[in-house]
Amino acid sequence: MPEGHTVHRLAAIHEERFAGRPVRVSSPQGRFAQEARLVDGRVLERADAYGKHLLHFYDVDLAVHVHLGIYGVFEEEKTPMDPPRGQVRMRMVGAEFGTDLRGPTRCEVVDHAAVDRLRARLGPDPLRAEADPERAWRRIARSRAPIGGLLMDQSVVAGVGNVYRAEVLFRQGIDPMRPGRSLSAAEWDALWADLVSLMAVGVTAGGIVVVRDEHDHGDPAYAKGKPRTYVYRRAGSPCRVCGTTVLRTEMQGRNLFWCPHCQS
DNA sequence: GCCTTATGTTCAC
DNA sequence: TGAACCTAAGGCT
Repeated sequence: MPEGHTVHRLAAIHEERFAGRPVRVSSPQGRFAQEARLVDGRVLERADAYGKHLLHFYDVDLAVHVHLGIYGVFEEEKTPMDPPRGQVRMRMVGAEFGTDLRGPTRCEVVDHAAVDRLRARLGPDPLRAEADPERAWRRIARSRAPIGGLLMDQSVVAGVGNVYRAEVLFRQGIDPMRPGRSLSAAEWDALWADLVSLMAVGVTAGGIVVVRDEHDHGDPAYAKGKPRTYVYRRAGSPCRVCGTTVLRTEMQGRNLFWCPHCQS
């Protein structure tokens, strides 16, 4: 379930469980075996996340860079760990905990210069304290591209994926097709502030939760507190706020969901 | 069991 | 624009 919140959550867990002590790093599957040797047995100094990119910094000029892509998943486990099941790209084992990485789009050892280059091509990340939303606004304010596409562009905003894209635009009542430059500064400020709070909830909750209480219309399923969305993957169903049928289209190869009444 | 889908990115054409 | 990557879950039979 990898949007930015997932990766930031992982970084926090890995930092807490592994930082400050040596870890064993291996590749049961083999595809990461050569690179794993470069950091195996070294001290993991810290773990951090930039957008959807996870970094494990070691006590040398090296870091493990992981991008989960659409399938990737970490499985956290107490030691002693069970034998690897299936295709485990990277196994990292510390004193009390270990973790298995499966199906990432990227898992590589890089130096700090490469980390700097990575950061340089990412827009502000709503989950990072030092993020500067003005940097994203400068891109958006002069772009003819639809805001629905701009939000998914990691060089504009880092960490937003298909769910947060759809949900934040719904919550802000913004038509995904509107050109970036048609947004007002006030609309952008509100959108950014909403991303910051929504994604922070995602990190603590361990999942995407965006439905606001004032839109609870007494649906028992909602009362149970199940994680749910307003429009994502709800095409053909009535909008939770106005009842209009939620629509779906494709934008840049990804499914886009929106309510034509609330977002016009 | 088989088929579809997926919260993502990169590369080839 | 489309394929490839590569894994898991859910719906269907």
